[in-house]
Order: sequence, then structure tokens, then C-alpha cells
Amino acid sequence: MRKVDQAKYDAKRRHILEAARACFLRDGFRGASISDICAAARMSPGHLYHYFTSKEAIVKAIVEWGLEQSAAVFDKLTNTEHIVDALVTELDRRLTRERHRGVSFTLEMLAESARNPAIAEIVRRRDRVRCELLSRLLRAGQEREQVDPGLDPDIAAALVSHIMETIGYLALRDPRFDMQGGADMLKVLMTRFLDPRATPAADRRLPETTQKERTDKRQPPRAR
Amino acid sequence: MRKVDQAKYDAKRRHILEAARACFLRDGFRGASISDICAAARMSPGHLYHYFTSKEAIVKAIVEWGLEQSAAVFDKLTNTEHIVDALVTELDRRLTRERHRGVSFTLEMLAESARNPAIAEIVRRRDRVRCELLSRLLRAGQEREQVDPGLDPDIAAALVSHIMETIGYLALRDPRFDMQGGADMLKVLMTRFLDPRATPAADRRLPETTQKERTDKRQPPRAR
Amino acid sequence: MRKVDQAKYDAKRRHILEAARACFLRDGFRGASISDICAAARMSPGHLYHYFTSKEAIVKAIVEWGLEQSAAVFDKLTNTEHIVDALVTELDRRLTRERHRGVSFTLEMLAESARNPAIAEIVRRRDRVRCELLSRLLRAGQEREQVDPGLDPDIAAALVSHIMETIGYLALRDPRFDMQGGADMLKVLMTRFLDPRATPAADRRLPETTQKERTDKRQPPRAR
Amino acid sequence: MRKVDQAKYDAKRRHILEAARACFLRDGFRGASISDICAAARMSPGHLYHYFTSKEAIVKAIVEWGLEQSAAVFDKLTNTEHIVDALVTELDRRLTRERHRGVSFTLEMLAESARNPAIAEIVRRRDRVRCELLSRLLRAGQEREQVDPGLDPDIAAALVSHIMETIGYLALRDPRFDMQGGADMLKVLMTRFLDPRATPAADRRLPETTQKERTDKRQPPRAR
DNA sequence: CATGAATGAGCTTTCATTCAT
DNA sequence: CATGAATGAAAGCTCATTCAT
Repeated sequence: MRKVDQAKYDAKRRHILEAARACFLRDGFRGASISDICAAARMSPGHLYHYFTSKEAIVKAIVEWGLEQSAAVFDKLTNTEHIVDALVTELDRRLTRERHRGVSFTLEMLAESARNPAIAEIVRRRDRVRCELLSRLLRAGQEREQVDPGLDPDIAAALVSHIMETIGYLALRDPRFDMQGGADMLKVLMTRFLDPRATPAADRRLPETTQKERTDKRQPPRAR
Repeated sequence: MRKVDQAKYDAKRRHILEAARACFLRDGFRGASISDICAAARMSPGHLYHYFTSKEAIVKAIVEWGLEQSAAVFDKLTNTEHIVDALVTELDRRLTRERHRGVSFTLEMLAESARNPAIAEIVRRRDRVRCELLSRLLRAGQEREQVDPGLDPDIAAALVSHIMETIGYLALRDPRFDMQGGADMLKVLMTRFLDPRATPAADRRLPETTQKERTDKRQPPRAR
Repeated sequence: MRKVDQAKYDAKRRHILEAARACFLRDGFRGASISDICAAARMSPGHLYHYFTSKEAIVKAIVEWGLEQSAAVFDKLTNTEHIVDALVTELDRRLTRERHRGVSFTLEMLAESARNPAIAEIVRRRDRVRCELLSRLLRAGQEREQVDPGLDPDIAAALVSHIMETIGYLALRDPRFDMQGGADMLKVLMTRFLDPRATPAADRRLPETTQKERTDKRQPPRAR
Repeated sequence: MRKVDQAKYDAKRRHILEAARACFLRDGFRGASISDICAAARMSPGHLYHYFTSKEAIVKAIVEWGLEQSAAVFDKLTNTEHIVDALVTELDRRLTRERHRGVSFTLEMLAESARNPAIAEIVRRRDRVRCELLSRLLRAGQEREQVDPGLDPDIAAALVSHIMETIGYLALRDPRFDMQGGADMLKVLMTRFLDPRATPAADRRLPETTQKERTDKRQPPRAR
């Protein structure tokens, strides 16, 4: 009954990963102890180490798992009609639906990677993959004339990826922060940065006629 | 001699702060131990606790100190001819002159603030002050028609401040990253976001003549 | 089929013992975990405990097994023409043919026996048996006038047995140690100790004639 | 008051070392936990690590300490009238006065060194120093014609040193073992091995007259 | 006959903080 | 003003052994 065993094993790993993820989100990498994770997974430490060889291995697995999801998301984005629109919509979705909860974990990983080689390796790989995915997306956008062709896609991807990863902190730092406003403004920022159709900010003070002349049907995003 | 005592006391505090800052920049908040700081300040732990009641108190003082410097910088920026230009120049200066070294400390502080109330309080205050300063700068820019008046200055400040604080990570994560390219692109991003004069990205594909018609002398930033 | 079952059972035990022996020789008693042994024997821990009730039981079985081999060796030695010669040849063979690899295991067992009663019992029995075998060998030598009759065979056996067991450490402690030289010198030591024919060390500086007068055909071992 | 502090510090280190030594002798290297040592030294673990950076550092200090004592002993031996006599007397003294208690610790160190590099380094150094000291002693003996000049002093030192270090096990393994007998026989073994005057074992069966002819006043050791 | 999931006490080590001097 | 000895809780991790299947 190999299959059953393997399935059970995987399920258990997933169970641990979920418990660990919750702990990490609540307490961060250093703040969440193996004991905490064991308690959350209702499991003895000895047994947990049966599935993962170290705390770092758990982090790694969580990151890989997140990477798969990211790949799926970016894939979906590529298959939308307008890439920049889809990207900013995705960003909005994340920021306004509590998906930013994990940002403190991300931030800590980034900081930790400055002096923990094992974590650095994990984070670096994650960064590389994400940038690669995003770069590919931007290139696709450039081919379809939806993204400014003057931008180097690799460097732009690094910038955009980093902002996407950490911007959730805006919600974290102050519960009263107007998150919807933040998300809207981020949409403006991203659109103006990437989209060649984006109306120059100054245009908005020009008379209506000027606007009418634009052949483009689609309305550019408005700053709030 | 009350005055002398106070001066001595302050000098000692400053001495500790400098040592601690170096340690935090090198090893991060969790990575730098009180022991390390004591060694760096050539001082016993007991004595150090005479000046600061906890590790957090040291962090707090460092942050306050940094805040004073920030205030000075923003003040200087306000008194420049063109505010957005000055801002992106400052950003460029930071990214290309190793000033990003401290980013791991910043990131760790942000993450720590998610679960350490004392740190959260410090970081929150810092954020508030920085955003206030930046918001005032943006407002000044709007009055001078150098910053898009359609942008809510508070929200825009939050966004820009966060990016300024964390973007140094791009250098941290990969020593081979083209930092000059990153800095240039960040200038493009910021200018397009804030500056009402910013040429729409699409323009760059228009014939030269069109560009010539622009009455503005200043050249808009170019994407790489 | 009682008989078949028993044979199978014994074969399995032997299989485990071989795996365990390899692990113990490589990693020592404390260094080799049950896990390691299970992996080496390609077997689950639960199943292993079906054959041996504890780690100590495994050690015990290995020791008993080694004892059988020892008995065979000593038996063979008894049936040689000259007992001391055969003994030192056996010693030389061990030291120069990597048979000393297991010495760290032996040393650890001896040390462990100082505080682990179960191990102590095993080791003690082993010592007793080995000394008994060696004592019998020495007695046989004395009867044939090949071993100094003035030596108490039990005490001499204890001494010689201990040296035989642990001398392999000389190779362990320093890979560059001149093992052949060590083995040769050990032969000198043993011969001078046991063999009544052994030339007093001083003789070696006497003129040839003195040596010629010796009626004994066999040359005593030379110090290097 | 530097001197007082340093003295206090050293005294504390010594205190810990004594407690640790007792624990190691009772329970061995692996068997004695830091907790045990802390309890024995009536001290918290944190404080113990104020004086020693690791368990291995404690072992190292104990070994160095023993080495100083060894150096003193060998020095004293060199300044005796007859070196081999003094050596065997020293050996006898050790074996018959409970000084062999530490042998289980020594054995465990030797075994541990086979797979713990830090311990290996310590033990190796110890071996090297001891052999060097003993080798020098033997050389001195050879110059005075008290030690067989045909023996390579380095190799002989390795052999003798190892036997001296581990022979205490004879007492450990069996409380009823005739330790006085063992010590006497070891004296015979050592004398026959090293001393050029040693009567060949066979002589003891020769008539009295032969013995009388020996010009040497000193009686050679007798086997029991 | 065989599995491997599960336990839990115990290990060495770290560190912010306190306190007697 | 200044020291550094002292604390003790908590960290990540190991491993012989048991037990349900």
C-alpha cells in the first residue's frame, strides 16, 4: 500500500506546514519556536523532526509551496486581456483582503537572509523565481504593447516584485490606515510606471477636448 | 555642576548609541546581543543598563536620532528648486552609496513590530513622523505645481516612504544586482508617479519633433 | 516447521548484527543510533526490536559473537609450534592489517562499562572469557617451556589481553604514526615479557661470539 | 584591583574544573551533562558559559591541567638515580592508589576523538606532549645506559604512554582483581622491555651461582 | 512478520537582565 | 560611575523505545 503511505506522509507534512505557517505569520521566523509549531500541529518535537530536518527546512517548504501558488497566479495573469490591469487588480485583491497578513514573515525572512546563509539561499531562490516569472509577464506585456517597451524587464521586475512583497506592511503598521486608498494609489503608481497609455499626470488639468482627442477608449487610472 | 553632568551623560548615551547602531547594522536587531553592544562600546552590561533600561530603549533612541536626521534631510529637500527631482536624487544617492546597508535592520524592525508592542510603538511613531514630513514635502510640491495635485499627499507619502525605506533590499539580496540600473529605474518610477510634467511612457515612441514642441526645458526621465 | 523458523530467525539476527557491527565500528557505541542500524539493516525500528530488546542486547550479541571468533583464534594459537611467536604474529597481523579499526568501539565499551551496568556485565564477561582463553594459552606455553614459568598466567593474561585490545589506538590517534614500527616494537615487548629465551636487551651490544654460544636456533626479536 | 579580579576569575575556573572533573570521572564525557556539572559547581548554566565557551573547552582545560602535572612528574622522574626504576615505581603508585579512577574518562576521550574533531585535537595534543616528555625521558635513560639503546625512543614512548594511560582499566573492570599483582607484573613487563640489565626470564631457572656472578648489585625485578 | 508514526525527556547553548560590590 | 558575576528560561534538536496497524 505504498500510495496510501505516501499520501498520509504528504498529508502530515502539509498539516505541519499549515500549523507552521500560522505560527510564522503570527510570530515571525525567530518568534515562532519549534515548541509553538509542535503545539499548533499537536505533535511532539521528535515526530516533527521525522518530517522536517530543521526549522529552516520547514521555512523552505513553505516558501516552495508559496512559489507554486505564485507561478499559478502569474500564469493566470499572462492569459488576461490586459496585463497591467490584471496585475494591479491582483495587487488590489491582496492588499484589501487580508492577504497581506504574511508580510511580517516575509520582512523577517529578508532581514534574516542578511546573516543566515541557509535562509539566504531559500530567499534568494524565491526572489529569483518570482523575478523571472514577473519578468516574463512584463515581456509578454511589451510584445502586446501593454507595457512600456523602454523598461528593462528584469530590473523592472525586481522593483515591482519587491514592492508587491512588502507593501502589505502599510496595513500592518497602522490598523487605521486607509487600506483601500493605499491600494488605489498603488494602482496609479504601477499603471503610470508600466503602462504606455497612462495619461501624464498633468493632463488631468487640461480641458476636456484634449482628453477627447485621445484615440484610446480605455480610461487611464485616476489618482484619488 | 548639573549642566556638566548632563552633558557627560548625553555624551555617554551617544557613545552607546553609535556602538549599538554599528552592531545593529551588522547583525540586525535579534542578531546583535547586549553583550556585543557592550563590547563595541567598551562598557559593562550593568553600566549600559544605567543609561538605557532595555534593548528596546536603545532601539528607540537610535530611531529618534535617525528621525532628527530625516527631518533635516526633508527640510533640505523642501528648500530645493524642484522637489521631485531632489527627492529622486536623494533616493539615488542612498542606493548607490552603500547607505542601503542598514536595510536589514529596518526590515527586522518592521517585522518585529508585528509582535513586539514596545518595538511596534517605536516603529509606528517613526512611520508617522516620516510620513508627516514627506506629506508636507509633497504638499509643498503640489503648491508649486511640481507634484501631481490629484494625489492624496498622506497616502502617497506612506507609499513613497515605505519604498524609500525598504528598496535597499534589492542590493542586499544579490550582490551582483545592477544597482545603478535599479536606482535609475526607481527614478523613473517615482517621477512618473509624482511629477505632472512626466512624459507619458508612450511618448517615447513619438517622432523627435513632437518632443521638441514641449516648452519645458527640463528633460523628463528616460526609462533605461 | 519449527526448525525452518528458527533458522530464519537466526539468519535475521545475524543480518542485524552485521549491520550493527559496521555501524558501531564506524561511529562507536554512542555515535551509532538505532536509526543508523535500522538503515544499515534495511529494517524498521519496530521490527528490529522484535529481534533485540535493546541497544545493549545488540552489543551483547556482537560481543558474544566476537568471543566465539576469539576462542577459535586462541585455539589455533595453542596448536602452533611456538606459542609466543604465534601470539606476536597474530598481534602484528591485527595492527598492520587495519583490524584495529574497531578499537574506538572497544574503548567506548570499556568506558561505558564504568557507568552502565548492563554494558559492564557484558564487557566483564567478555574480559573474563578472553582472559581465561589467554591464561590457558599461557599455561600451555609454560608447560612447553615457551613461556616464562615465573609469570602468574591469570595476571599476565589480563595484562596482555588489555594491551592486545587497546593498542590499536596507536594507529587511530595519528594517521602518520609508523604502525609497522609500533607493531615491531610491540613484538619485542611481548617477547621479552613472556619468552624465557629472550635475549636480555644488554646482550645486543655484546660481541658476536656470545650470541653464537646460544644453543637456541631461533633468533630473538630485535629492537628496532 | 585587577589582581584580585583575575585571581577570583581563576579560582572560579578552577572550581568549575574540579566539579567537572569529578563529574567526568563518575559519568564520562557523554554521560556527564552540563546540568550535572552546573549542579556540582553550584552554578547556573549561563554563568558556567561565562567561564568556558563549550563543554569541549572544559575538557580541554582539564586536559591541559593534567598535562602540567604530567610534565612535573616526568621532570621529577628524569632527576632520579635510575629512570626505569622510577618509572615503574610511579606506575605502581598510580595503580595501587586509586589514581586509576580516571581511566574511564581517558578511554572515552580516546574513543570520542575518533569522530569528534574538537576532542581529537585536544587528545592529539595531549598524546603528542606526553610522548614527547616520555621520549625525552627514555633518551636520557639511554644516555645513562639505563634504557636499552636499541629501542627507538619515540615509538617506545608511544607504546609505554598508551599502556600507562589505559592500564588502570584492569582495576575498573573487576573490583576483585588483584591490583597489587597486576602492578607488580606490569613492573616486570616494563623492566624487561626497557632495562638492558633485566635478567632474561630464563635465568630464573638457573642455579644460584649464575645469579651471583652478576656484577650488578641491583636485583632485577622478579616475576611473581 | 513488518511498518513507521509517535513519544518525551534530555541534550548543549544563548541572552536579556539584575545585583552585590 | 562602573564592574562583571550571576541568573534562569528558553531555544533547536536527538534518540531509544513503544504501539497501532
